Amino acid sequence: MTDTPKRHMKDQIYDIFLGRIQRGEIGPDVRLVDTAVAAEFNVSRMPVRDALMRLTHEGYLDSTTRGFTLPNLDTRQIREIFELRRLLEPRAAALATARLTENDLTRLRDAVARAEQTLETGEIETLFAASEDIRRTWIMAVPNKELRDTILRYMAQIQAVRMATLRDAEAHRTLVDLQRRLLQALEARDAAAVELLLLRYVLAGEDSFLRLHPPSADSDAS
Amino acid sequence: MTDTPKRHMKDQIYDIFLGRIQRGEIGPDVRLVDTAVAAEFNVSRMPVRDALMRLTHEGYLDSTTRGFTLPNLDTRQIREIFELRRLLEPRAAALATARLTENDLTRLRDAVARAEQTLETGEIETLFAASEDIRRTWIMAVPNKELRDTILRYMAQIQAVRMATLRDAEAHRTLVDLQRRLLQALEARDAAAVELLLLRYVLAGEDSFLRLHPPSADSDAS
DNA sequence: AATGCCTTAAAAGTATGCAGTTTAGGCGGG
DNA sequence: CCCGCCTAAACTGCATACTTTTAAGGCATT
Repeated sequence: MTDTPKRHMKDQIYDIFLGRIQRGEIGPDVRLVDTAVAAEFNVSRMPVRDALMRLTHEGYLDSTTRGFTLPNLDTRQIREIFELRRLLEPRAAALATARLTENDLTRLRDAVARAEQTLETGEIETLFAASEDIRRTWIMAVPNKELRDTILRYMAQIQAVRMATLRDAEAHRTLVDLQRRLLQALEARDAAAVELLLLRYVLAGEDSFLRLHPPSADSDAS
Repeated sequence: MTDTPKRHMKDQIYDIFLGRIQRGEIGPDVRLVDTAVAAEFNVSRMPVRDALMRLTHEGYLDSTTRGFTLPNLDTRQIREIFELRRLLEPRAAALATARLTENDLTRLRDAVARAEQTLETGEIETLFAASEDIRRTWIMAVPNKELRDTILRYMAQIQAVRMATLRDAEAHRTLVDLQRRLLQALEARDAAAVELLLLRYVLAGEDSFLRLHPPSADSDAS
């Protein structure tokens, strides 16, 4: 456990915690403290600090004076990020359409199947995982690295939105349906349809989020 | 000079160098070394390292084994960023249209006037400064903070593009013309026109860049 | 019993030193 | 004269120690 066989510790630690955050393994009330993490990895505070501060600057963590925690996204931020998603993701998915390997498609079929099953079982955790899987698969196929990185940057926000919306039965059905149709469009390599469906997907998420968190009156001030 | 009256040194140093970079004061062959910078500010290497590494992770600097330098953007990256700009900036400018203060408009009029004069004087430096001024003014008026920050993140890259394109006489004329029309649309608070003009502006920059740096054959591989 | 000050301890920021790594440039051999 | 090796310097990564900041809780005062 002490030695992961790669390059610099700070990068390893960065990767490890980025993964934990993106997989939702970090609990909203966990307080990451550099000394504690340093002990876990048998290194000094410095590489841990580097990693956690990097994650902080990238928006994955908040740096309080009492440790690092998940950022408490206020609804204003979440709504602003929806705007970004509307602008970027349809085009990104369209660009990815031609790049998906057969392997990717298999993974997508599997994930969509799992998502569909949750319509009956109601297992939200499984739905989370499947949605995450679908998302990661097409994003990783986006050929434009700058675009891909920009989208990945607000991955954490997506988690928060999922938490807030997927428990809603109606949203659940809508999103799974869109996932199925997205898969079909991707299989058909129909980039135009993919672009439209991604837009619908983002809009559906936004709608359902706004239904649950109606914008307060003052909230569109800068 | 030793004490700038704010909070943590690392943040001060970050701000200072971000400013220097964004104002183009860093020269492409300058090598920033933490020990040297630390000496300049009479602090230890650590806050300097924090600041420079942060700038590196944000894409403003490259961390070589021989100090930090400006990133050598390859044309692939620049072309990828044009895609982002096409997606984000038209909408962002449209959102900013309603938010511009009279003060902002005055600044824009002034900057556009300066840019127009360069058509006769040919002073490229002045054109750079004016373009930068125009750009910063509308971007700062974008109400969506997430969108604004995303755009600001590739500000450094814009510098590189300007360097590569604005010396071209034809691009020069085209862009100044678009700046003038953009100003008119902003004064008229015509968000739709602004959106379209921004798209044209980005496309014009992209065209002129691609004319000077034609994409190599293998270049759209991931 | 409520309120505000003060102490204290936790955690981040900073300093310094050492070790590992990469590169430039000299030096010797071809 | 050129090429490759080898060494010294330059620079970063990591460790340890010290300092500063601030949240939290106790204590005193009203």
